[in-house]
Amino acid sequence: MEKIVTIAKVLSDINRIKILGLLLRNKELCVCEFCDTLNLSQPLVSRHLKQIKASGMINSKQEGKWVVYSLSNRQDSLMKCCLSEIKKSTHDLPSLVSCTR
Amino acid sequence: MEKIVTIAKVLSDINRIKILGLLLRNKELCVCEFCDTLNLSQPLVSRHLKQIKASGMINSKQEGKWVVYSLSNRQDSLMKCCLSEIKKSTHDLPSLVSCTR
DNA sequence: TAATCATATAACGATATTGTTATATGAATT
DNA sequence: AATTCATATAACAATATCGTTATATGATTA
Repeated sequence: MEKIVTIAKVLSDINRIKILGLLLRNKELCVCEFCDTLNLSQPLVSRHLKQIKASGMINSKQEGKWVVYSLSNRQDSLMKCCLSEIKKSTHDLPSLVSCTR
Repeated sequence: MEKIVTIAKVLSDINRIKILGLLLRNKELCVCEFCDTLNLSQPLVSRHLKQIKASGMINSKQEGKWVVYSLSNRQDSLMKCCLSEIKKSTHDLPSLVSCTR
């Protein structure tokens, strides 16, 4: 049951949902792309990403100056279901503001 | 996206998960049965039930002195998925302490 | 190596949530 | 009608979370 709580806590914030929604549309994104696209401050995005990552839903890798985030590839059934639900609403998201990466 | 946040907030507390788990095992339960089975105070259970009900996941009806709660019958895909996930863990729950209803 | 760029962390106030204790409400029972 | 039983609400302290501002880290560039 704790696993459900963990996933639910991640999904209980609209900005984290938006971040996951962006990752469903664009496989790989760096921090500044989340900031610019969603109009959120950099420290806020960094913390949200850290929280999502702690749940195992996303990965990150260093790429030069940038840190690139992507959805985790090992997804259990609950995560799959939640992501497919988020996917239904990705049209609500602003179009990507990409960086010079 | 707000709907996902609403459901996620309900599922972000372990006691609410347990309440939903009990309702998956036993179709109808009154407040005192949640209290006695889960060892939670009556006001706490009342408030959790109110929060869950506000999300549309459960119903309630008066039955004499008791208020009986049950899972909502119109369940969307996200709710179905979450409930089936909770169902997987119902074996963790204590066995029902039923009242004299 | 100094400056710059991208990201992470720390510290803070504001707000939300949890669990408790005390009390109110409302139905059944005596 | 008074009491009892089941539930709901109010008020409170403790804790958690969100978003901000300031600063630190770490990689690249000049």
